[in-house]
Amino acid sequence: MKNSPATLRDIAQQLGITVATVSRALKDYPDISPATKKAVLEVAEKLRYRPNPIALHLRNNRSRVIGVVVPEIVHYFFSSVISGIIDVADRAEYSVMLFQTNESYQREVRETALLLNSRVDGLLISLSDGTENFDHLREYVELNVPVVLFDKVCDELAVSKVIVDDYAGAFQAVEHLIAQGRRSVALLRGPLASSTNRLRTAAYCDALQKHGLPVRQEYMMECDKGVSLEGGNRATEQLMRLPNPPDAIFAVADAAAIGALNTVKRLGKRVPEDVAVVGFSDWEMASVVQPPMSSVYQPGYEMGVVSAEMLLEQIEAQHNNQPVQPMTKTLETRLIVRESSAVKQSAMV
Amino acid sequence: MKNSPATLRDIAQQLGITVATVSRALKDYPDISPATKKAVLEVAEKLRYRPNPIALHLRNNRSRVIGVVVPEIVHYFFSSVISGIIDVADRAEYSVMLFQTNESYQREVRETALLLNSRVDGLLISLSDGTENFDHLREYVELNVPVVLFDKVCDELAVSKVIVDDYAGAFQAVEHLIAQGRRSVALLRGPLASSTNRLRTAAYCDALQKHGLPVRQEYMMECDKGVSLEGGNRATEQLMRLPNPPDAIFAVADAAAIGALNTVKRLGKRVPEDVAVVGFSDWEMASVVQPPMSSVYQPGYEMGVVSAEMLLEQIEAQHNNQPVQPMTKTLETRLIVRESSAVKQSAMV
DNA sequence: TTGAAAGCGCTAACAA
DNA sequence: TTGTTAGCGCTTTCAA
Repeated sequence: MKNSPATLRDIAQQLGITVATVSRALKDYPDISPATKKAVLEVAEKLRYRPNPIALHLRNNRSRVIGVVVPEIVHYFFSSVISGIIDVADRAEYSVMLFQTNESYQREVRETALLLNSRVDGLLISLSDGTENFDHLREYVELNVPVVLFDKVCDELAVSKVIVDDYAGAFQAVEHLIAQGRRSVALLRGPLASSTNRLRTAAYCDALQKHGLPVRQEYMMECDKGVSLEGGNRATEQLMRLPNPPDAIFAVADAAAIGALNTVKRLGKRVPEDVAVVGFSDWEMASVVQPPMSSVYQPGYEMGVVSAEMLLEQIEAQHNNQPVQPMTKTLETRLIVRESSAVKQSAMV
Repeated sequence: MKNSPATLRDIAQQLGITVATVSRALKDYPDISPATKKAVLEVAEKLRYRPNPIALHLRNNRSRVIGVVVPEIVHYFFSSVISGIIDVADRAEYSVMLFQTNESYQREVRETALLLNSRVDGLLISLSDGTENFDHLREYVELNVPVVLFDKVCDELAVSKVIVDDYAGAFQAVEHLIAQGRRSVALLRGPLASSTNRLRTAAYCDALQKHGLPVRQEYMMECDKGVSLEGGNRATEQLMRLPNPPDAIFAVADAAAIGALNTVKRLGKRVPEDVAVVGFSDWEMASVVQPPMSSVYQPGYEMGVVSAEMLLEQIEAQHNNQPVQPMTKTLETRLIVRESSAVKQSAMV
């Protein structure tokens, strides 16, 4: 009654030969007699032999595993990214080890350390909103373990990065609102420690200024509970209580945008006649939200694919002792306008 | 210029002692002089020593990694489950290796094999819709690697299972529609190879019969492109073209339900006055869909937590040579009614 | 064509 | 209190 998987030795013993011979037979070495080879293959089959990758890793000093760390999985954008990563890894016979930080810097540190301990061949990470110290990633750099930052990145680290064009996307979104005739556009954003929030906020300000509109502090809201449905609700409630409530809201994330939309309606205003809402989103379901919500499309799956491909290349280079130089790739965003013609006309007035 | 992580030997050499001593010093063994212990700790710190888990795994014959296989990640339900799994694993210092099958039996077989090869300590899997042969999972059973099936399960395997109460949930949903006065309720489902689809379909039929309503084949649609937005759209279009179109639709998944809802509206009918729609969903955004869509709530995160806890227990038991007996846990569903009072009244007439 | 032996990094039984 | 040794499963050099 054997309960552990068969090893080379099991095969060797059955045939009265050495493990070395078995190993060679299994790997199609030239100097091996057809007879023993056949015998080995048969016994291997019978015993359901499978090479123990752990032993292999110990020898080869690589695990064929990549680590992935995201703020949260239950999020259309990140789950799309993960999906892309897994598809690429799968094709290249890599496995993916996944962690979520829940936007906690503590967990981020702990998990990157765990992954490093696990000897992953590379790391794909999107930083948590609160992360301002990067020593946990510097350890990777020092040990020459390739790292690719995606979406939420930082300038302090000389590693590869994949981002979407946050600035251009946000700029477009705000200009779109202004073109509709909106004059007081509010902003719903997250912590400015996050690169995406910084860029989108900057674009918001620049777009307003370009069109001669004032940048008003009371219109720039940091959502307290994260840029979530609830965060959007609360921030919007505050906005609407202002003496001069805005006539448009730009949210850096879809959930907050939907919250804004619901709250505006709940407070008895018409959307989008009284208040228009635009959000960042790669969420196919955005088309389902009523009234139709325009959004800046972020290609999540594509980001996963691009990031993973970049990482695997670097791992390969690294393994061949070729130098790896960090590079940054920026994916394009696209403004998706989903407003009924009636809406547009009323806005054009 | 060292680029590989420090090993026990590196420390031992620096101090002119043996690796065994170093190992013991690092593990707080009783019989070790405070002096050497201190010295070892210092050098370890200086060299940034980290135990190589691969070597540990090789010795201990366990990897502290669990494998997770889901049909798809970009899906509110499954990403919630994964999130729960990861939180539990994290607390118990386990890592999660994640694969998605994209509902392909081929990929499921390949990935479970990969995971088995990787010597995961246990497997959590939700079967793909097309899976009808279970030999790939029998291999786990034969090797005594604990397996927990969740959501999409099968009867053929004597392993633990975690499911939601599909039957009760579906029954409630259909009864809810009937109580509203609906007399011709259609069904949108996926392939019957999947356990969830079978149970929900059975409940649909039983609920109709209980209330003396006919079970009509032309109302039972199998969505072609999966139970997706598009699948729901198409199936609903066919339904609405029937000589006697239904006055209600029950969909086994949220995406299909939303598709149904959109298509009904596109065809010029009122929702829910002319056609009511109810779907299975654990999707918080369901509240956002207009007109409000009632749904059967499926606790995804909870399912992840429960499944992972069950698996970790079995791994522990297994490791202590205690017998593990398969068990099944059923999580409750809950009907969430999100219909305006106006709607209810019109339905009550 | 095959065997013997060393080594990847670590732990544990046994000796000293 | 510390060293010696063997072994986890596998590959590979050297020898036969």
